[in-house]
Amino acid sequence: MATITRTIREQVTNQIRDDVVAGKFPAGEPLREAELAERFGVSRGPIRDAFLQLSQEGFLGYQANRGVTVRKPPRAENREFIVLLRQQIESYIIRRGLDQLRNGSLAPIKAALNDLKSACAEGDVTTVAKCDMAFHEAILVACNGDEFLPVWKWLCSQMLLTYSRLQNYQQVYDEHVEILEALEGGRKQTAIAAMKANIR
Amino acid sequence: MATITRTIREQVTNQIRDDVVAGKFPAGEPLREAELAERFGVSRGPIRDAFLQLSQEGFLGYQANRGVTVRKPPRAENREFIVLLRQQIESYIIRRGLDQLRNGSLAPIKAALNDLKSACAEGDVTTVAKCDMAFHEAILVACNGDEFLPVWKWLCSQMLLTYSRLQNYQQVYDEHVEILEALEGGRKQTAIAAMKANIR
DNA sequence: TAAAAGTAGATTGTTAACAATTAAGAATTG
DNA sequence: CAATTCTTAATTGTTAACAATCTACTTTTA
Repeated sequence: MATITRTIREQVTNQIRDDVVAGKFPAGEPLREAELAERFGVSRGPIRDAFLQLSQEGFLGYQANRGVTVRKPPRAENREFIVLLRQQIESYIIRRGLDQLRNGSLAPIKAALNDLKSACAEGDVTTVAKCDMAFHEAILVACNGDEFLPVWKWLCSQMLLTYSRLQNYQQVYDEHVEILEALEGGRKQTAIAAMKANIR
Repeated sequence: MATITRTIREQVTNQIRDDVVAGKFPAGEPLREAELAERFGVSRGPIRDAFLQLSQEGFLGYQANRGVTVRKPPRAENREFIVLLRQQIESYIIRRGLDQLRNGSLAPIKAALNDLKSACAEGDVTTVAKCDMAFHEAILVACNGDEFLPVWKWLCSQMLLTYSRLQNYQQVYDEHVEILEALEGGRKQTAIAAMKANIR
C-alpha cells in the first residue's frame, strides 16, 4: 500500500483504524489509552491524539473524562443516505476535475488499482476494503478534490463500519478497472456512472 | 450561548475556532503552539489537541512537523456544492425525524432562537454566525440527527470561512422564526422549504 | 559565482510524572 | 432495608522536560 508515515501518531492512528474496520474491537466496548499504549510500545500521548482524530473521522465516539468507544454502524436507512452523499461528492469532483487531469496523474490511480488486484487475490476483506477506498481517494486527489477529503473520509468511515460487500472479489476488481478505463479515455459520463454503480 | 465546557481543551478549541471565524488570524499564516499556549495561560498539550481537532473540522490545515495554518475559504464553485450538501442533510434529517419530535424537545431550539435574536440586535457578525449554526444544530439534535453532526459541522466550517451574509439581521432572524413555526406546527414540507431558503 | 553541505535557532513530536475526574463498592444514616 | 454519603482504584486530562525535525543562514567547495 506504500503509505509513508512521518510521525508515530500517524502510524498508531492508521493501525487502530485498520483494527476497528477489521472488527477487532467489539462495538460499544471502551478503548483504554494505557492498554493500547503498552501494546504499541509508545506513550499515551500519540494514542490520545489517535483517539481524538478517529473520533472526528467517525470511527470512535468520545466522551469527556470517559474515553472512547467503537461507534455502532449507522442504521440501514441512514446508510443509504450516506451512500447517496458519497456518490454525489465523487460525481461532482470527477465532473468538475476530470478535464484538468494530466496523463501523469493517472499513475497513482493505476498503482492503487494494482494494490486492489493483489488484495482481491489474497481475499482478505479488510485489505480489500482499504484498497477500495485508496483507489477512490487517488481519483479524488488526481481531480483536485482534496478540499473534500475530510467529509468524504467521514462518509467512508460510516460505510466501512458495515462493509458487507459482495464476496465476489473478481467483480470488485472488474468494476474498478471499468472506472479507470473510462477516466483514461476521458469519457466523463461513463466514468461517473461506473463509479456510482460501484459505491454501495 | 450557555455552552458548558468540561475540559480546557474544549474551551481552547472553541475560542480558537471563534477567532478563526472572526478572521482574527490572517489566512495562510501559521499558528504557533507556544504563542497560543502563553496567550491562554495553558500548556501546549491542549493547544495541540485543539489544532488537531480544528484541522479535522476543516478550519485549519495541518502539515507534519510544520504546524497548522488557517485554511483558505473554498472556491465559489465548491462553496455552491457545499451549500447543496448541507441543505440535503438538514432536509433529510427533518424529513426522517420531525415526526418523533416531542413538544418538550422544542425548548433548546427556542432557546437558540432567542440567542440569535439577541445576537441580531447586537449586530456582531461572528456572534450571529455562531447562533445561526447553533439554531440549526439544535434542530438536528432534536430530530435525532446526531449521527450526521460531524459531516454537517465540516460543511458549516467551510461556509463560515466565507460568511458573507446579507447585512439585514432582521431578515436573518425572521427566516429562523419561520422555520421554528413550521416545525412547531408539524408542517414538514414548509419547514424544509424555509430551511433550504435560509441556507446559503 | 553557484551549488552543496553544514550549523544554529525555532518549532513540533514524544514522554513520563502529576492532577482531576469518574465509577463502583463500602460504610453510614434515616 | 433503601437511599445517601465516603472511600478508593481506575482512567482521563494537563503539564513540563526532552527529543526529533525543519528552516534559514553561513560556510565550504568546485
